[in-house]
Amino acid sequence: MLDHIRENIEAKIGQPLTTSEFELLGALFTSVHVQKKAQFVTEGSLHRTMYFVERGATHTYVIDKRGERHTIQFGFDGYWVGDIYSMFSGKPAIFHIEALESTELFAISHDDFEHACKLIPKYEHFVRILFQNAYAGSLQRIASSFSDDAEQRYLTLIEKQPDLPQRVPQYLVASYLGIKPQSLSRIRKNLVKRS
Amino acid sequence: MLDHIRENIEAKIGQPLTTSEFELLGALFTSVHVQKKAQFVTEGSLHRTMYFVERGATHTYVIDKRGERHTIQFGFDGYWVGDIYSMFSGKPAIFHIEALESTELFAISHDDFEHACKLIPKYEHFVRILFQNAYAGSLQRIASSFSDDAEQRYLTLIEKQPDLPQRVPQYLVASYLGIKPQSLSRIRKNLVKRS
DNA sequence: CGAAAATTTGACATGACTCAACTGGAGTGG
DNA sequence: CCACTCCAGTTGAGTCATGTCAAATTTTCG
Repeated sequence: MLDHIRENIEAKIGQPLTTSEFELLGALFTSVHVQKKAQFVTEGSLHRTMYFVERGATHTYVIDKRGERHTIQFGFDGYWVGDIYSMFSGKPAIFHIEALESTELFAISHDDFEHACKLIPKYEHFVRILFQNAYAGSLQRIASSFSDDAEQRYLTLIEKQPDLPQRVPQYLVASYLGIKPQSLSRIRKNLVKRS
Repeated sequence: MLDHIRENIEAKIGQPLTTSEFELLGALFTSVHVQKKAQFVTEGSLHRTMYFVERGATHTYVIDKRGERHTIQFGFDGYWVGDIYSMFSGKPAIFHIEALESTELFAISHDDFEHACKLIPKYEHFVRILFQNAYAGSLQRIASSFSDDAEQRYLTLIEKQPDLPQRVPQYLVASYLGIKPQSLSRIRKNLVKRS
């Protein structure tokens, strides 16, 4: 069951884990099943856990003072998700995370995570690359929110993740783009008209 | 001269570097002086270097198709800056970086950086924490751009970094907030009027 | 001091939002 | 297997936050 995690790590670090490394690591993960629409991380409560998405889809979001949800990120098969702020600061979570479908996760606690980083240099190396890539990606998202209008951001998004519209409802795509569902609907209408 | 880097690393990992670790590491950095307004990273050209800001201020930005600049981040004393996309992907840089003041940097090349990560576990650990924090911060910035209007983002910014207005011109603060200088001027006028 | 740059202000434009109504498909139960 | 309901998506009309253009004013600095 943990094969995907192993592949995920080995692919990122470009070298295999030894059997003993993998066994040590594997023992730190626990399997978690989350039903569709169930929330497994809640803003405001401590949540020092990271998750590997084995199968399914997750939705990390904030709720603003008017009660609107805004998508921070999606998580699909092979993604790592969690409230990394709470995870590493030990303060309350700043995001909500819920399953968009019935989802299988592997969870690792903060302490086990740090333990693994200490004991298995390849794991810390992997985590470094993970965060490095995630950071680079989020900077690009910030850059695009500055430079591009909503239509362009939508086009860029479906170019990078063509399957996204099939996996999540349109109002969540809108929320990820930082616009309202009505606006995305109009943008799409316009694109069709002009094509 | 490298004392600040040492302190910076030791503070993040919560333990001292040994003399030999520090000497090994120190040999990989070269000192770079950049004049005010000089650009030392340019979008479109390969730039596989990371910098530690010893003294001064830097400005990482993108230029959109209309020629407008948008601030991705500032770098002050003790910050690490660079085009991490180019650094780690080996592709052309996506950002411009220039000095806002006369600035002293310490530079480390990509190869030396990876070399240091391999040889000095504490260094990889440090880098992991660096990116982990940077990533968490950028997610919060994305969240705030969704949830808050420009006035609220400005208030949050000056609360978190009260010295920012003293160190950078207002039009750059506006650009960091994702608005025009005129809009920030009006926001400030409004705040004064209401206080 | 004087030129250039930054900031402010005014009048107007616009992209995205709001509110509200309508459409259509998916599921549910009689 | 039809009627009902629910919810995502679409559409229309009016509003609002921020942008645009342009000019005036203040600050910076050689």
